[in-house]
Amino acid sequence: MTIAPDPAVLHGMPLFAGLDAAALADVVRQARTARIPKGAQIFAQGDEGAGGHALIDGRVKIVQTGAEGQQVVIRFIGPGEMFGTLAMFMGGVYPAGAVAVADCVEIRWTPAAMTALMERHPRIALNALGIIGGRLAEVQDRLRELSTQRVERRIAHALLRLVRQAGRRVEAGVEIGFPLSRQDLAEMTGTTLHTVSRTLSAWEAQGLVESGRQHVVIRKPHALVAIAEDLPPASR
Amino acid sequence: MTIAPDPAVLHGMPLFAGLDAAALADVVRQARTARIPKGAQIFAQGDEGAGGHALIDGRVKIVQTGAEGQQVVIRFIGPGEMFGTLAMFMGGVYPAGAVAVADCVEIRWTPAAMTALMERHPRIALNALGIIGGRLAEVQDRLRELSTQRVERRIAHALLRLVRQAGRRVEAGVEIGFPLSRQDLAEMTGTTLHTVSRTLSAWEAQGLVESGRQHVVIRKPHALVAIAEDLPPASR
DNA sequence: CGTCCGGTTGAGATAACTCAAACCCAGTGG
DNA sequence: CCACTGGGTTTGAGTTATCTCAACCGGACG
Repeated sequence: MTIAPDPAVLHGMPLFAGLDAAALADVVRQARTARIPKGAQIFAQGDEGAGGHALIDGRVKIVQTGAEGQQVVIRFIGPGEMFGTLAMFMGGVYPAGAVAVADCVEIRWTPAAMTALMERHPRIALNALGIIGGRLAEVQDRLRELSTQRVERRIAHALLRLVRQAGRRVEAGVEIGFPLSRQDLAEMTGTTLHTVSRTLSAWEAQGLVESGRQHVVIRKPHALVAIAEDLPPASR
Repeated sequence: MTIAPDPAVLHGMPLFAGLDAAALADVVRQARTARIPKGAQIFAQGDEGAGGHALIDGRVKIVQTGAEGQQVVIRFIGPGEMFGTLAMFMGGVYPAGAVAVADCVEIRWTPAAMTALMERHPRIALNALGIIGGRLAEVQDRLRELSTQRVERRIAHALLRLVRQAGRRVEAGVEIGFPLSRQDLAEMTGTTLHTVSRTLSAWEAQGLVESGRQHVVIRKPHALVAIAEDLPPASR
């Protein structure tokens, strides 16, 4: 399903930062928006003809799948973020898949339109460079975590990253603002859902978090930071 | 030590692909080349004022260091490859350090010069986007390997990657063309030098590789592929 | 009301780590 | 020229964090 986009939605998108009104109008003219129901796949790993995507509303999970079916969650995308853009520079083939974990509204461009836009407005290419660079830096950090830290710390880091990205204040603390399963957390941290479950249970017993079915609330963020930084329990 | 660069060196560099002679001359005019002795650090993680770098000759190791001193090897850079460029889009701070693992000749640009070049020749920015995108895809692959595969497979993958990047035919098989310690291999695969040593010893006993002090020769690349792909021993 | 998906928890297995000791070779300096 | 030194490597023994296998639970949803 495709509808005409509203120019206002581009506001605050890092990808289009610094563009003047005329350029933004040009960008919008090439775009189409679409609604994606929760659970639907937006594109699959290996799909060809990759264009540009940006999320207006909802939440998208980017997943890489290996030859034997093992999955890892590369990242979650929130409103205002671009996604799938990497593929345009990788021969038009998506190196990972995208699934809506909540009802979504996305705005998309065909590969030709996106390329033309970048040529007409180099600022977009520069912005994309900055965004992709930031993601590369982030993935490199995770690579180090995964290589050198134990599971508990990695889970703590993953949760803190999610809080930064999609944290919502609630009475009990800070809540992750979208459905998140143990399996998801396991695939983000390179462990199994069993270990994640045990870890969250232990934290719950300490009053550190509150969690249920696809739902996590952090009650003591500072204590989670202490675990992530591997500070002695005394200071927790 | 800084000397005037020779325009010919830019030939075949992906970063400057598709530029005409005038543009290449412009690029060269802004550049300075430098010799770096083996073992010297080119820049440290956290250094400010990041510019652009490209390697003419030698080999550079990119290393990330965590808060507690744990190191991981992000990648090795060979002749013709750019490096350190990511930092320009990350607030000018290098997110990782670079060390010469062999005597090197590099060509470098100041941040101001590099930015100006990208503005005058958008093609450079597009090329950089492609290169950084490729590296992001590669790091994401390693993230999946690290999450889901056992060390033996990861070491096999790492060696195969190095062969592709710096393999040299020799009588006994294919040799990694630069000094590579067990520690390096461990930091590339998220394990310890002990485990790497044991693994290589086992492979050596099977006639699969030949290795010594900072030196590895793969005698049966196909067998290494079989390990990397986790094929049954029967087919090795 | 039944089914199924996501979660919890226990018990046992094991890959890989840690700790420890010794070795080998390449330079280096006397 | 040779002894010495130190970095890189090897190998053993014991420990353990985490995985695997397995059974069970409870709420959500049709």
